[in-house]
Amino acid sequence: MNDERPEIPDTDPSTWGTPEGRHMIRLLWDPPEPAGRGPKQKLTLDQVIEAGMAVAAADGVDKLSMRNVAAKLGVGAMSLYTYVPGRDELFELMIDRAYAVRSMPDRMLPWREQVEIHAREAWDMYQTHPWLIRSNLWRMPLGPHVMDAQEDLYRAVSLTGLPHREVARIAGLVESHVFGVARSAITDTSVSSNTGVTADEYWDSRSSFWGTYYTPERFPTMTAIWESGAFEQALGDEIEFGLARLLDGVEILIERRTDR
Amino acid sequence: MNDERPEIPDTDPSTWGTPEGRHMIRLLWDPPEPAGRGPKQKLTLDQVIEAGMAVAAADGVDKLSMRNVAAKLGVGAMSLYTYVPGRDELFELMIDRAYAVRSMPDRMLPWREQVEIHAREAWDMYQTHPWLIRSNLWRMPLGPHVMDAQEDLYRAVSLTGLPHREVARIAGLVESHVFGVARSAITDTSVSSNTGVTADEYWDSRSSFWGTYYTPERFPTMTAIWESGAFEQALGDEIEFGLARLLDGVEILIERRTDR
DNA sequence: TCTTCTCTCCGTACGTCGTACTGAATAAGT
DNA sequence: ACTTATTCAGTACGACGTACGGAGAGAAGA
Repeated sequence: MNDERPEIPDTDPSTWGTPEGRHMIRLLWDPPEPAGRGPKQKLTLDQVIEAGMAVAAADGVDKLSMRNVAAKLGVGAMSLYTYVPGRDELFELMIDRAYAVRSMPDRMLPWREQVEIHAREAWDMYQTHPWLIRSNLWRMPLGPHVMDAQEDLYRAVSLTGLPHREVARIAGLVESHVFGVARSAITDTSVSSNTGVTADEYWDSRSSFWGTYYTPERFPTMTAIWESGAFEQALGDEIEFGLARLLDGVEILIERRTDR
Repeated sequence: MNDERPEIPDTDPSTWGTPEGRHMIRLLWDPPEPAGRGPKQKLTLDQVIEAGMAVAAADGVDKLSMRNVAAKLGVGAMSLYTYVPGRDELFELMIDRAYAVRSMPDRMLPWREQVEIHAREAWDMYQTHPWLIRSNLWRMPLGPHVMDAQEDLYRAVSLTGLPHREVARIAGLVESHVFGVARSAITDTSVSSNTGVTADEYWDSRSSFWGTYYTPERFPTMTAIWESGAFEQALGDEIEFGLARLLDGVEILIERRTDR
């Protein structure tokens, strides 16, 4: 997560940026004003967002099309554009919505526990909304819930007293870890929405590999790990091991600093 | 990275799996047989893969369409299907190709150095081929170069002497870290291929956010980090800090084990 | 040599997608 | 009652992956 802030002219903030950008920011932060003139809206923005999440949950994120979402709502596809600027923007709104249910750790706890709670909270979120992983989102939306979660993670990490640069890196480290574990867990569980192929079917289809090209001589370590059953998922502690190693490393860093 | 192996009947391996799966595995592992009967091919599989990589490098992975790749080669779109089963499969071949240039660390080095070299090698690869990050690939292809790199990382990590389950987790931890840092670095550098918007343009368009909804009171830690300049990229040591913390944590684990 | 069979190349076409444009219906402000 | 802003949605355009089928090339069998 990398947040840059551009140079800004010192005028009225409500004219900064582009109209589209302003529109999107408003959608994320302000409830949509109910409109004065024309006919009443058949739906609310929330309904559209929730329908989008329902489609993504049911059929996978590749099936998240304007037509599908509209169909789920019993509306024409183009009608959605009065609620939302476009597909990508709808997706941003869905993401911020997914972050909304996250609870923040008690600020009185030691930093390490707070970070752990944050990580578990993120892990739960990825379990609940696997489409967060499937999406190749390349930038977090600037929505209130996403930003609050970010801030809270940074806050927890900075309780270490480490310099800002290292706080930022450690926060990123934690997030990458959770994301990575979630990605591999979800990959094994779910279905490729592109093709409708389950994980099992994928491995079945390529099973010729194991007989013809995979040899224990070429891949001795992977073979040993495989045969030990260590590739199988553990139950519930997926992120814990890596998180523990990672935060142990941070604690060492703190000790080294204070020794000086 | 999670590798499952399905149950396999004890017969001729060349009949395992599906025809499509076998085709793909052969494309990855064996040079394509030059075909007996019909007209000579105008291209080679390698040319197709390289054209795909060229398109992805030039215009981004979203522009990687069969039509675009074919155009780059001066061929009809459908002709590609004699070389490659489809778009997804072409992409798998491109990935294995990207891994091909990676060099393996000296096996005589201590495990930690080997893992570090592996991580830097991956980092370099992501820098060279940013489309590896942009793609929301959900499973690594079973190609020789990808598999060799995997095996070598597992091998290096198992020099720690830790149990297999932990070796697997630590390897995943390292990969997630490099992937995460690469993702955020590439996001800041490059262009959203969907929209053709650069990172700068993105921040400009949304700059109204900073004036209207972002307040230092709500986001004190992010503000402090921002003002210290810590969000700016360092030069060259992007992955080093996190990697050091992470491997410090692993070393502690090893010490604890041997103390017993 | 002539036929047959297989393989390459690729034009056409179908169903999907995001969304620009347009126009009809609607309701508030005047 | 008239004006004006807004919603809803049909149609259409240009992208996409790729199924299908046909034309032509060249090796194998007669």
